[in-house]
Amino acid sequence: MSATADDRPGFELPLLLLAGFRALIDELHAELARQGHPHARPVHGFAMQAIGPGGASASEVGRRLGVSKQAAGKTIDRLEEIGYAERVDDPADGRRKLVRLTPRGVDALTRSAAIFDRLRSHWAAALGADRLADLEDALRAMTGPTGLAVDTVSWLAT
Amino acid sequence: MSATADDRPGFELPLLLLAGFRALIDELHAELARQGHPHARPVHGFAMQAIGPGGASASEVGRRLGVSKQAAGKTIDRLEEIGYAERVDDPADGRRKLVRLTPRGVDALTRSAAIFDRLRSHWAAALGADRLADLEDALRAMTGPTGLAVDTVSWLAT
DNA sequence: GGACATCGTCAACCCGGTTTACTATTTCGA
DNA sequence: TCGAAATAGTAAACCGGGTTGACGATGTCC
Repeated sequence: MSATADDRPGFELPLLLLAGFRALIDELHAELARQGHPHARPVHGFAMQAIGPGGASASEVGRRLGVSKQAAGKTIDRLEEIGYAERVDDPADGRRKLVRLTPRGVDALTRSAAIFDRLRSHWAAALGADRLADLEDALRAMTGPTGLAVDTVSWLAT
Repeated sequence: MSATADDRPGFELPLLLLAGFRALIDELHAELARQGHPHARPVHGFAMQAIGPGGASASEVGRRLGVSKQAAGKTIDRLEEIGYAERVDDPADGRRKLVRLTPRGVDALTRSAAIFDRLRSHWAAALGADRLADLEDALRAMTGPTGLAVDTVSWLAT
């Protein structure tokens, strides 16, 4: 009964985690498209989360996402194009431009939250609420407090 | 006791799944770098898996990864540069070039498998073997047979 | 007032993906 | 048998998101 003695190959675990993530994100965006947000992309959701309800500067967004301010600026450009964010001059600091979510951006975010809640309830119905809660607890235990960080998106590309 | 009544917000689940995936992949590549493979990247591992021990054509690799043959060709270029794969003319078909893993590529792959096994055993030690097995079973149930597919890598970029 | 830090932006580049287009080769059927 | 159709590989142009380096404009602090 060595700790490594297990009939399951280790390479499946990451694939299953990724597949679970992908399944949820795919369903989110399919439903988001149905609800009038066909242009939303995963990276946009993370960026809007980083902007937050109170707005933020491009540099702050970059820091929160763990990318350069230039990269954040490009993503914000994109968000502006599809109408989810806007830039306004910061009256208190001539260097800063405050990035704010538009009502449409807020709508996408609140819909996303509702859809995620519904998807989780589907999982709870299929697996059992306690089993799903235990799955989350286990992942939280293995990933630590960084498990809920938002700066994990861009990392795959590296 | 409605199915949607749960105190946990749904948005945490995908973040935890992604964080778990990222944690495993990060540890894999840190260990791989320590073992003499500092240039390996996640996408390369998936591509080498798609090439397989027997080799494959670029088009086959593309189909297995769910990307265009051109994209597969670029990734194979990269694998060739870092010495993990090579192209040889297929004597039986003048159009095809067989992509084969080099010994170094095979070494990276076998080391990866061993590292993944070890990482899984760490998880099993921390969580309990039965709890980890149940986590995998749950994910398998929610993702279906596609849960172990390799074609999930490039999708985030979209 | 001047040195230094920060903000936003531009430019050039990398990487991995796409589509379109093309040649070379093989396969298959009339 | 021979010509049409399918397939393999490659190139070119583009996109999106990432990087670094540089820059002017503005704030901050001594």
